[in-house]
Amino acid sequence: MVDLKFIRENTDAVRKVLADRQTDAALDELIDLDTQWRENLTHTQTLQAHQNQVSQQIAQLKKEKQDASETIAEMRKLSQDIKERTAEANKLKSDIDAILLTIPNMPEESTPYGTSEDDNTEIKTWGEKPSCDFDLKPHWEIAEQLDIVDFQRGAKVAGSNFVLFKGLGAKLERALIQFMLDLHTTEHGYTEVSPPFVANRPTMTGTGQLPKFESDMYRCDRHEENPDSDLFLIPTAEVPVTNLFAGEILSVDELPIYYTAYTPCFRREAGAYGKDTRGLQRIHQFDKVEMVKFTTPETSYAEHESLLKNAETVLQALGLVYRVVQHCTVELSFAAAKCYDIEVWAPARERYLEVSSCSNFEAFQARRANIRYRPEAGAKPEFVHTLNASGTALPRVVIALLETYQNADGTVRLPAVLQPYMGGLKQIG
RNA sequence: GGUGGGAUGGCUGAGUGGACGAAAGCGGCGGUCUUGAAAACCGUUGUGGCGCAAGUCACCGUGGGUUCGAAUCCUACUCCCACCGCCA
Repeated sequence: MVDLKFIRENTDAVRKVLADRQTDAALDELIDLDTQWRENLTHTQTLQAHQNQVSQQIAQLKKEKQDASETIAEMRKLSQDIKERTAEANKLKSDIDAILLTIPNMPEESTPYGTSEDDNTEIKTWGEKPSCDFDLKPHWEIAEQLDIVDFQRGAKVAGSNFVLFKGLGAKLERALIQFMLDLHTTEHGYTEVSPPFVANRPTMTGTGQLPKFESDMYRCDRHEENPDSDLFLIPTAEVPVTNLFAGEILSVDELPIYYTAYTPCFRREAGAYGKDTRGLQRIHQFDKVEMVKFTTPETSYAEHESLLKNAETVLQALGLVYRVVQHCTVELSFAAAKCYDIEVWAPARERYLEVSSCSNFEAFQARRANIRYRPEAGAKPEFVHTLNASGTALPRVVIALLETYQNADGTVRLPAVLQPYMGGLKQIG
């Protein structure tokens, strides 16, 4: 979340950000509540100071075996008054916090202004789009012909847009996961973690999925016998991994921390039906290898660049064509200050598909999850900066692989880096 | 699922109604000594809010409650540990 003090002192700037992001939050109400809260607080605390003083006097009187009943009777009324005012202050503060949680992050200054994805800035392209002397088939046809994905039966057991990987398709998923994790742990200095695939409400709030995007999440473990249970299937490993240090104060020499994790990701994709959903493009459960960094504020933007490179390396090793775009204001996700997308080229349908979102959240998530570090011994703790990037999401990489490396006879070549993970296999089919 | 024991500052751990934001030890930082280091000794060392400031308030797992006053008493919950049962 954004620092309340910052909002108080830069209200107009925040208002502009809300407009640029085409989002709404109860900013005026927030400012109003904040004023009320501070007035109430100051007054209440003056009363409390008095109460504390008199309590000392009562203790003194009792020690001297004197009668304090008169003073105590007076204090009874004050005590009640304080209780009511404190309750009011707490209510105001929790209303303030509720609004604060709905205010998106402030974009970093290089973020271009824009009103649609067309306003994203193309930063670079890599590789050459393949030319071909036969008609390219879309990935779902290739996959069904090779019998490596079963769309029908996936939908049968879980619903539409759930898929079944089968045979070499399932093995390809496993190979990609292994390849990506090995790359990040051995070449890029990440520590592999395997977190829970479900997360509780504070965890989901820490990274920014809640409270605004609850309808996009799968909720589990909630039924009549267990009404208070509050677990969600994770939409990305970012959620459990970033929250690993929630509430902790890290030492500066632990930073930066690099973690990588494979997890499945679960997304309702509410409202996305009918839009780019064919085949593997938008499915409710998909595999992803994620990278998460915890850094000092001074280094986070340099770390953001190297994080992007780490993700790019995956696609380069696989020989896939891609481009990098920087999100414009309206495309920037709720929690991000700056974000690059990596989009892989799917040649059959001639379009780019997002396979990685590479974001610097600055202190936005750290403030929500209370993740701090001590810049030096004895110094005050400060919020860390958190960053993450997919490294990468699998199904769309599979799309690109199938469409890029397809042969005229329907078989699909495997890039050299994957062959060891596929038992030496050079092609599928 | 059952029974019992816990949760206190960076860590260990004392504290069962007022002198406690909290003993002691470890660790950290500064110093004395030393060519330097270690040891020893001395000092220092939690977090957050409001306030221009002086200052003040809150925080001993979390939420309620009792009381003039709660780390301490009551209550509900969460998590951790141990043992039993069940189970991949």
